[in-house]
Amino acid sequence: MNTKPVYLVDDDAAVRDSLALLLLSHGYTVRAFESGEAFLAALPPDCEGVAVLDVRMPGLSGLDVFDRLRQDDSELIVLFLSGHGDIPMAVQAVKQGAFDFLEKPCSEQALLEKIDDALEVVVGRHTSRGSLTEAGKRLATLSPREREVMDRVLGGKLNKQIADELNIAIRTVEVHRANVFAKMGVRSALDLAQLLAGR
Amino acid sequence: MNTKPVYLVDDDAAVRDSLALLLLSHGYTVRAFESGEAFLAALPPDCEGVAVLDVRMPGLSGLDVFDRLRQDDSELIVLFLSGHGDIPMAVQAVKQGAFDFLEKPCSEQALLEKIDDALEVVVGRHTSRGSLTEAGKRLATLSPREREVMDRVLGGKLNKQIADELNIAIRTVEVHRANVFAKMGVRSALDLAQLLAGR
DNA sequence: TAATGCATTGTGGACAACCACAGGGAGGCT
DNA sequence: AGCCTCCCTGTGGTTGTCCACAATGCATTA
Repeated sequence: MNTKPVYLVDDDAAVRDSLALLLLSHGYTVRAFESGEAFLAALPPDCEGVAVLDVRMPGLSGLDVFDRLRQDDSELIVLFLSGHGDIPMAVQAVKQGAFDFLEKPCSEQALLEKIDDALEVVVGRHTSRGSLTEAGKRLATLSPREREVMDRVLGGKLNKQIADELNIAIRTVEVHRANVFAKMGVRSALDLAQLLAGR
Repeated sequence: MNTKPVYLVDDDAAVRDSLALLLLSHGYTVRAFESGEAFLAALPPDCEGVAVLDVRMPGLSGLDVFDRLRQDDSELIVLFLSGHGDIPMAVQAVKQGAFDFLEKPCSEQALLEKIDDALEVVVGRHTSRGSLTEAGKRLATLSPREREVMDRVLGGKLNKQIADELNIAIRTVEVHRANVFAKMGVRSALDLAQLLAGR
């Protein structure tokens, strides 16, 4: 079940090690980093999981790391851990989408609970997205050209207009269009729009 | 501009009066209450505005009041003001949708800014909803028959199929369809679907 | 009663979409 | 070289959509 990793980012080796040990001993997959830079550099682009970020670190702070993740539209759930946090900081982090903001020191119990909650969100997001990721997968099977055509179809453009824009024959547009519909499992542009609208 | 009221809820008359004075002197519409109960009782059902809630009060706490408001799907923006708040409390409040969580004492400057931000959200929500209610209004101008046809058009049905279902001529369907598009201000079924999808 | 709005239907033509069949060129993989 | 995928193009015919012009029956309202 808990295949999703927990990313631990803290400059203090003692904290890192003890948390890693705690989490490993409870069956979590853990990856630890000693700086925000190292974490961001090592991060696969579309990974999912929970990031536990220390706020105060040399170089990038936990909040900075969070900003980067948000800029990249990361799917990670972010949980802050701070020894020097204050209410405005916590409020801002949560308003920007952080999952929680814990104070150090915190009980192992509390931390594990929060991480469990966070992981549930990750998997929950997945299951509830079943049909959506399905659409996403199908989107991925489209060739570049098909994507270009589909975008314009969704824009309400006529085949003729698309043909002009892309400098290809109308017939070719028709073919791409038909391929898109077939791959996406829809019958019309209308269906396609509604499929992608519930995104 | 600032037609939306600010609801002030604090058991401490001194705090209430000074905040009310501050806000009134800056042109806000203010209504003050000495308890959560009084506030909830006096509240019109679908009112909009900003509620500034003290957390620690006899009877219902600010958090309790917030819960009630959420249960009633209130449109109010809630801003907490607390002298004894801690991070977990603030985090929870924000995660549940509170607009902000300020510590007492706080500078007049800071409070005014937050209230301004909150009021902007209120009006912003309104304006951004303009086009939506706009679509709603237009929907209301459709004749019953036009509605029936539109529903089927959105279902991806062909005019011929719609004609069969409704036992009318294709031509009639075409007319209704054209009327729907004209009234809704769209050019195609695709536009219509996207207009209603953002509902 | 006259006016208005709604639903209905028809003709005919221009334009667009859909489909089956058919084929060529470029680039990658085995 | 053989195979595959992607991209490109064409013919011809059916079906669907859009539009202008034209008209009738019915119900509500002024």
